[in-house]
Parts: sequence; structure tokens; C-alpha cells
Amino acid sequence: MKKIQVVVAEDQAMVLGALAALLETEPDIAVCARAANGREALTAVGKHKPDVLVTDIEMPEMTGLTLAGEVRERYPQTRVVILTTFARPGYLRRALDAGAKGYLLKDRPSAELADAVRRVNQGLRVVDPDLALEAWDSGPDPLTERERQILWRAGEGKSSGEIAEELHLSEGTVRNYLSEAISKLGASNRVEAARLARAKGWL
Amino acid sequence: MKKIQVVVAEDQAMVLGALAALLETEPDIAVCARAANGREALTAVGKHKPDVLVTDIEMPEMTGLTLAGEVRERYPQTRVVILTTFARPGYLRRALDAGAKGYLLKDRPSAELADAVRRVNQGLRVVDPDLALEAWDSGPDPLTERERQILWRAGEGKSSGEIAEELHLSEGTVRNYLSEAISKLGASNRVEAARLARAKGWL
DNA sequence: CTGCTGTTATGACAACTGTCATATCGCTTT
DNA sequence: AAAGCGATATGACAGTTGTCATAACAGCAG
Repeated sequence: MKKIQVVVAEDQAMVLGALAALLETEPDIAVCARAANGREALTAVGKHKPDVLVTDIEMPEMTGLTLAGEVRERYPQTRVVILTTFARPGYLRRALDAGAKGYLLKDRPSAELADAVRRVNQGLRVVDPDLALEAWDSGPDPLTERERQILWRAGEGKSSGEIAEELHLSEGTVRNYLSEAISKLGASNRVEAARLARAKGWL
Repeated sequence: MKKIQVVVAEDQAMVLGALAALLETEPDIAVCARAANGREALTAVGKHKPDVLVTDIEMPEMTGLTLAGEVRERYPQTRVVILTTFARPGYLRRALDAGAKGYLLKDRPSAELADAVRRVNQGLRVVDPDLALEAWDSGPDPLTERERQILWRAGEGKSSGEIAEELHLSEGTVRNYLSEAISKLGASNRVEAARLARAKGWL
């Protein structure tokens, strides 16, 4: 029987190597390529046309979410499994919107990875059940694009004035957006708001 | 020849399994136990008396840095290799102070892990050279314990008043400490100061 | 066309933040 | 004992932040 061909993408080289070693211990799975960022992964998928792509989200060049979208568009025969540290509803939603077939957390037992690869290869979907629930009841991203841009910068430590200049807005407007974002998120200041939004994957 | 006995500690189960699989592919290395947090790791080291402990830093229950200190004290025959995402001078310094013999970054090639284990087992030290340099010229942690406590909380989004209450200080005192920390770090407000301190591993 | 949403803006005000000078209180060091 | 140091506190001041009311304008759905 032919092995399931897998490409693995992950920016921490040590973890990439370890994940590949883990998958290689399975008799029915073969790692045909490794990628250290999104762009490399896309190239590798184009070259090897694997059955499954296992990818991290936070990577340089191209995030796993963008990558998932590109792969669906260009190589729809390859199924994408997102493998990430982040149990963030916003990430899950974006992953599914981008056509990912699996969403797996790095704190699940390592045996689940091979399982997920097999199931996704059979056309099934694999989504972490706790996270799916959380995504359901934490609702959709309440932030507008502007609010996101501004809250992001505020979380970096920039002042309202600096943000205003950077985005060509008046300082008052920036304060308005921040006030709005703070109230939407139930925070009591910009820092807490940024922290909450990050935790949800909305930033 | 007897294999090098290794205990691996890492809080992300998937990564833990993958690292173990990676080390198991080496003919001269055996993973005798796995631990999902610092306390488990300490127990495992006591039970197996391994040659080398490979541990992450940021874990629940007990951090890898504290763990390294405990291991040196109780089981000095076990050598500790820190394996972490964070290229933070402060972490490196604390790791070496705690008696760690190796400090390896997760974005190094996976082949280096087995190498590091072998060298440390032979009594050598293994420290990421770039990081060692950076640690050198970024100087020592300039923050006092109080400044650290306060800056940490400020970075969480707490107001001066909340921090004051929590630490039984006056609000003015909290503002004084923050002002001091901001100036030491060359930041322009508390958020940026917290961000810089985090990046250095001082928080 | 009308109402709704998102973007941008202004002004005013209270609250919070960052800075600085100054002071007290224990504890060391000399 | 005197000097110095670190931790804590106070008060004053300017600057930043958060809130609210209000408004103009564009685009889009009904």
C-alpha cells in the first residue's frame, strides 16, 4: 500500500525536525518535504503534490492561514492540517474559512498527529472539540479593521499621537477607536484590551 | 556500549512526543522518561537518575530554570540542557546561574539536539554562540525586584491603583517605580517598557 | 430613496500617567 | 556617630488617556 505523503511546515527548525521524526515512525506515513516558512511550504506542495500538508500558523513570509488559502486555491487535492500552539477561536475560524480540514493543538498527545493525518487523508475533518466549542460561544470577531490596526499598535506601546501619525488620522479619532475597542472587549484600558484580543486570536 | 539515558520535559505534549521520537532515532541515546511540567520532571529525574535532562523553560508548576537549580542541588550527576524558543539574555544568564550545562534554541537544526546531549554528557558545555554574544553586550538585568513585579503587572493592563493595592504600596510609589523602570529601559511608557523587558527575559 | 454601518472629526472633561523634588525610615559601611 | 543606600511616601505639574455628545460623509442593503 502506498504511504500517505506529507509535507510539514514549521518555523522552529528543532520542532520541524522532531515532528518529521514523529511522523516517520508511522509505517503508513512518509514525510516528503519540510518547510521552514509559508513560502517554502507552498513551493514544496507545488513540487510534491502531497496528500496532506501539516502546518504551523505563526511563521515568517506567509502565515499558515494564508498558506491554507493558497493551497486550497492552487492545489485542492492537498488537504491542510493546521498544527498550532494557539487555542484561539479567531484562528480556528480563519483556518476553516481558508479551507483547512484539520485544526490540532500542540498540547494534544503526539499520537493524535498521525491520527489526524490519516483521517484528513480519508476526507474527514479533524477539529479540536474543546476549541470548537469555545469558538462557538465566544462569538465572532467584534473588531473592525481599523480598530484592529489601532489596538495592535497600542499594544506595542505606541501613544495615540504616534498611531494617529502612522495611520494619517487625528489623535481624537484614534482615541475614539480605542475607546470603542475597549468597550467591545469589556476591558478597562488599551493594554488589557490588546491582551484579550490577542488571546482570542483577533489581533 | 550503554546508551545515554535522557529525560525530556516540555509542556506541549505534541512537541514532547516529537522530541522524544527525534532522540530515539539516535542509536546511542535512550529516552527513559517524559515529563509535561517541572514537577513531573524533577520526580522523573529522581527516579531514573538519567545522564541528561532536556527541558523547556516556560512550563506550568515549575519553570525549567527553577528545575535546573533543583536538579543541580539534588541530583548533581544529571546534567541539564535547556531547550527553549526564547533567545533572551536574561534567561541564558539565569540558566547558567542555575547550573545548566547547555542552552539550545528551538530554531536550531534538529540535528543539534542529539549533538548537544552527547557533548553535555561528556562534561562539555553547549551554549548558542549568537545568544551568548548578545547576552554579553546587552548587559545584566537593570531592574530591581520591585520594579519587575510592578512592570509585570503594568504589562498585564493593570492600573497604578490596582497594582498599589495588590502590593500594599501607595499609588504614588507605584508610579515612581514605573517611571524609574521606563527610564532605565529607555522606553517612553509602561507598555513599551514591559515589552522591552520581556524581550530581554527580564520579566 | 432611506436607513444602517463604518470612517473620520471636534470639543470638553475627568481620570490616569510620567516626572521631579523632597522626605522619612531602617540598614549598612566607614 | 555619620554618611550612604534602598524602599517607601507625598505633592505638584504637565501630558496622555478614556468617555461622551455630536456631526459629516461614503457605501450598501432593502
